[in-house]
Parts: sequence; structure tokens; C-alpha cells
Amino acid sequence: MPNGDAKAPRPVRRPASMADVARLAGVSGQTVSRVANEVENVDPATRARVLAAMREVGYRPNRAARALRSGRFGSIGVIMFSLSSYGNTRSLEAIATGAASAGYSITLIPLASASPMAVAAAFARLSEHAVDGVVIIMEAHYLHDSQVELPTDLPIVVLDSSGQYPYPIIDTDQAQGARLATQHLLDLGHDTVWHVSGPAVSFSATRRRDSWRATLEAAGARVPEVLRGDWSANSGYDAGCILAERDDVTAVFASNDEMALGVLRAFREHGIRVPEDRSVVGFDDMRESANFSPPLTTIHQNFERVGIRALEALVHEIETGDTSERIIVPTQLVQRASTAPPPARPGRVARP
Amino acid sequence: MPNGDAKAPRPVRRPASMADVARLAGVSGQTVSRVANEVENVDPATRARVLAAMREVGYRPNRAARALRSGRFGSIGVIMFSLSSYGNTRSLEAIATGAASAGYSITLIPLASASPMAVAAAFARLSEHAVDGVVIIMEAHYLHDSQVELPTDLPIVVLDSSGQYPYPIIDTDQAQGARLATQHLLDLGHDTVWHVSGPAVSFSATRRRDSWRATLEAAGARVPEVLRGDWSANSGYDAGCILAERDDVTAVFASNDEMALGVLRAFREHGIRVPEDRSVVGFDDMRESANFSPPLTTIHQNFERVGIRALEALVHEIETGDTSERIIVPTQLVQRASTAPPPARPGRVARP
DNA sequence: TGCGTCGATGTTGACGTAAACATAGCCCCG
DNA sequence: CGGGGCTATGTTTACGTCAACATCGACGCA
Repeated sequence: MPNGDAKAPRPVRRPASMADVARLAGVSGQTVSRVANEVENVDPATRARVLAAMREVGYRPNRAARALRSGRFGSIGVIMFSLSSYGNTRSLEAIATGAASAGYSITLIPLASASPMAVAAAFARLSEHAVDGVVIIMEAHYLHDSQVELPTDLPIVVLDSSGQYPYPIIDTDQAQGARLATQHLLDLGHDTVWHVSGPAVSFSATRRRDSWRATLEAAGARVPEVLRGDWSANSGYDAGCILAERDDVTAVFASNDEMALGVLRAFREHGIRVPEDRSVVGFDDMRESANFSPPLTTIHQNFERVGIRALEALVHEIETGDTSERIIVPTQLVQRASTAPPPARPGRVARP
Repeated sequence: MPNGDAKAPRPVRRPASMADVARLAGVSGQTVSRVANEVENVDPATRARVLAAMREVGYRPNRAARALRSGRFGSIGVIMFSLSSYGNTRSLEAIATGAASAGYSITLIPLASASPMAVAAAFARLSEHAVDGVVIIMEAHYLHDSQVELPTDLPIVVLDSSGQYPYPIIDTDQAQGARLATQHLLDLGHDTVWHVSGPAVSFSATRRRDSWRATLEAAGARVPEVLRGDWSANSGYDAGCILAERDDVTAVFASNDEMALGVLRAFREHGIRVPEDRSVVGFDDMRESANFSPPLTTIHQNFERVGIRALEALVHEIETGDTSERIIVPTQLVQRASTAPPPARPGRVARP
């Protein structure tokens, strides 16, 4: 063997540590730490020398060591059930942006499946992840059904419409939004409003349905049978086909924009004109809704604000220990071209 | 002061460490470590005793300490420019799911703005984040324009259509998809195909446009002027309005489904029927496309596969040091109701 | 019976950082 | 002009884990 030192070819260049900087700058490690953390009084000349040394060796603080020492990780965990829902994604983006500007990074903890078992497993693994707090973006009642023990010493906020969690809740004002939608249609002169609801396990779907019903009852209107969808446009289409067959339907409130899209398609395929023959209102105001055929009247959810509020509440709890109250974010009605007064009675829908 | 010990009310319950478990089980910390890592020979009786002790004190390994010791963080960074693009979100979900099953968590590094400066800042801060590797989900040419120095010692893969990065690239086969779309319309009998392109800074938009043009030229078809959008449905609507005014348009290939949605709306508002009068093809196959009015013929991108492949390549590089080749994921044509043969000539579009 | 071997477990130290405490020089004021 | 306090910096140590090495006892074979 010509060369006894087999390791030579690739010198493992360990990233520079505080000690390297200290040696180069001729100061103690502690002074480097003080400069790095921009705290306490450091002589300007010393600081400059340290900064120069940092630059020279390419010093980057080691997060792991910092976390070990301080007990804080500078990271917030986000538990998501799915990224496919439009609103969740928007909220996540707001949370991520807000976290970055508050000095935290985001650790995504996806749930492989939404079964109670998977939920329990994810929560159990939670404390292994190095996070200072957790945002749970809920989709359904999973927190109750599963025998979940959440870490008690970790700040947690929940994005959902249930009132049942032992944590601060941030949510869109579902009831107000559904009232806005229903009342808008009643105000246009419709006798009543049909409803395509979300899945039974969703609290927000339940809240919207309850509020729709309460609004009809308050107006003395007949409360029609509820059609149940699963948030998907396909399920909205199925509901739309049923609604298209009935001639006592003049107004439909779909519990989200995707299902409203399905309803619009069903109506179109049945030769029903929107808004001349029937009106449709959605919920969410997703980006595409303004370009549906016709552009959809809908309830605007401020997902960004929900995400920002959640992050603020969580960071506040992390840094001060105070827990927050429930935070409710209002919605707005966005009028577009899918709603109009009902056709002249007797109300047989014209079929061209 | 009645009570000298002011700290009593809230005993700060520090999470249990290996030392606590060791004390309770009457073994050394090292033995606890061996049990926790499921390595080496440990006497079954001892192991049981340690496991019982772990359960009793609720022991969870401390990731920070582990990372500090091992130099590995068990986390993968994902740099995203925006969560609002449909495909990026789908890929992110696939990456997150795959990472979880490979034993990594995901650290999201959002970019506040997509300016070269923000990009450079994010990359500079990258090595502070405790990650073993990075996936960059690109939107545009930012990696070139900005004077970006990426950490050289960190495995990186890029999701984009450029061939210019010094890292492995994972991408949908943009050229094949655009060819599929264009050829489908030509095969239906259209003389040529108009194109609504994505923004100039997007490499995937460029690739789709080039391939559309090449396909037309190969077929000996006239190459019409390109309409430029920005991926949004609104920009598709604007393009659609222009296309609606011309009577030499029978087929349109929009570079994504959102712009196709805008084109559909513009055509509907101009009294143009799809697919009877004109055909429209999109690109992406987003969830909603099947419920557009009419359901959209489009190119299916397998975003999940792109995400999974990216993750596999990255994990492979992290764990073995081998870098990957460029990975290209093919697309499929999904025929729905927005395409048909052109109306009988002479081709003046009928307006009912 | 004695020695080598191997399996189970313990001891030590280091990873990079920062809190707590220590020291040394300086200035201000009585 | 002497002591108290204040500022800038250094020294020590602990955070939780795990690799490397050390130890100790049991068993097998000559």
C-alpha cells in the first residue's frame, strides 16, 4: 500500500464553529456568541473583528447545538391532513410566511391517512420533532374520535370550527358566511334556498348547514331537504343533477366553490341557464371562481388572515405563555354573475 | 412575603432525558441509548426494564441532541416560491408524504417575494436551517439571475424545466405533453392550433410553447401568433376575448387549466359554443377540470410522481452520496368534452 | 484448572452553544 | 484619592446523545 493514510483524498470539511471564529479573531467563544446573537455590549472594534472572522470562515450557527442549549428550536410544527384543500393551502402559506418573519421555520407533519390511528400516531411522534409549538389544521372530528394524547407542555392552536378542543381555535365565521349567502338569495326574491352540504365529519360544513337552516327559518321560508356532498366538484355535479330534475328549485347555496362548480356544470348540461333560470352561491372564493361560467357569486373566506392570526396566537403563547381566546375571522359576500332574481312565476323553468 | 420560594407554583417539568430513564431502570445511559436505537445486543430482561422505564417517564429522544451528536438532522428543506400554484402544492404533498415514510420531516422555507434578492437571502440563510438536503421547487429563472451561492456541501434537487442547474432536475415531460395536446387537435381536423402561453420567465411555459410550435411545423400547419398569459384564469379570459373576436380560430391550447378556464368563460360570454364551434385543451389536469363547463380535455401531469421521484433522488444522495440523473415524468392526454372536430367550412363561427 | 473469547453493560468524552459566574480595567463622585 | 459600580471580555459548565473504549463475568476448550 503506497499510502498509509487512506482518508486523505476527501478531507471532510466540517462547517466552521464558534471556536474556529474565536481562534481567528483572537477572542473567546463567548464573545463570538455575543456578536452572533447581537446582544450585550461588545466593543465595536471587537465586533468588527469577529464579523470579519465569521465571514472569512463562512460561519453559520449550528441550530442543533443552539436548540440543545436553549431548549428552543425556532420551528413551528404544522399538522395537515391534506394539502389538496384550497383553503388549507392558503392558510399554510400565510402561516409559513408569518413564521418566517417571526424568526421561525415551519416543520410540516403530514398525515399519511386521515384515520384515527394515523392521527394518534402522528400526535405521539410529535414531541420527537423539534418544534416549539404546533398548528393543527383540522379537517374533521379526528381529535375526538381517536384516543389522542397531545403533549401537554407544547403550545397548540387549532384551525377548525369545533368548539370542543382544549386549545385556542382560529376559524372563519362560518355561520355569518352562510347567513350572508342565504340571505342574499332570499333578498333577491327567492322563496327558499337549497343547500349542497359538505361531508358529515366536517365541522365547518355542519356550521354552514345549521346557519343556512336558521336563516331560512328566521325568514319564515320552507327548509328543503339537504343534499350531501364531499367537497369535490364531482359530488356537486351529482347534487346538481338531482336539483336540475326538480322544478321547484330556484336558488342553491353550495357549501364550497368546488361543489358549486359541479352544480353549474350539471345545470348547463340540463339546459338550465344561470342566473336567468336559477341562482347559485358558493363558499370560499377560490382563485378560479371569478372565471367560472358564469362567474360565481360566493362567500369570501380570508384564509390568509386565519393563518396569520393562528400564527400570531401561537407565537404569543410560545414567547409569553399566555393562551389566546377563540379568534373568528369574518367573511364577505362577493357578488358576481351567478345570482339574480328568480324567473317570473309560475315557476316552471324554461327549457330552450 | 409568606412564601420564600416564589417559583413553586409552576414546576417547570423538563422533558425526560435518557439519564432519567437510566436512573429509573437502574442501568447506564448508554444502555438506554442502545435500547432506543434498537442496536447491539441487550439482554431481553434489561431491554424490557428500560422500555418500561421509558414509558413511565414518557421518554422521547431529543432531536437536537441527536442532531448535534450525529451531524444529521432528519429533515429535508423545501424551498417554495408560492403555494398558490396547483401543481407545486401537489408535488409538495407527495414530497412530504414520502419524506415522512423515509424518516425525514419537512422544513418549509417560503420565499416572501420572488425577487432575486429574496432568493439570494433565502439561499444564504439555508445552511442555518437544520436540514440534510434541499428540494427547490422552481417557478422561474431565479437561480440564474440572482448572484446566488448555494451551499456546496448540501445535497440539492430542483423541480423545474431548465437544463441549466448544476443539480439533478426532476420535471414533467413538458415537450411531450404539449405535443400530445397540439397533435390531438390537429388529428381532430383543425387546420392549426392557437396557443395561450404562460409567463416569459417560466421555463415550463417556454418548453410547452416551443413544443407546440415544433408540432405545428412538423405537421406543415400555420403557426399563429402566441398569446401571453400569466397562468391566471383572468389572463386566460383576456386571451379568450381576443381569440373570440377572430373567426379564423377553431382550436386553442392553453398552457394550463386555469387559463383554459378563462378562455372557456370568454367564449361562453361571446356566444361561442365549446366544443361545437371551437375546441380548447388545457395542461395540468387539476381536480376541478373535469367539472368545467364543458369538462376540459387536458394534459395530465403526474405531480405526485414528480414529488416522489425528487424525494427519492434526494434521499439517495443524502444517504449514499451518489447524485442522480435528470428525471423526466411523462404526461397523458385526458379527453373530455371540450374538444371536437372543427365546424364545417367555410369556417365562419355561427352566433346564435 | 487456566486462559482466551465473547457478550452484556458501564465510563468517558465530545459535538457547538450560551448561561452563569469571574475578572480586569475604567470612570465617577464623595 | 479611594472605593463602588459599570463595561468589556474570559472561563467554566451543562444541555442530551452516542461512539469509542473499558470492564466484568461466563463459558468452552486444552
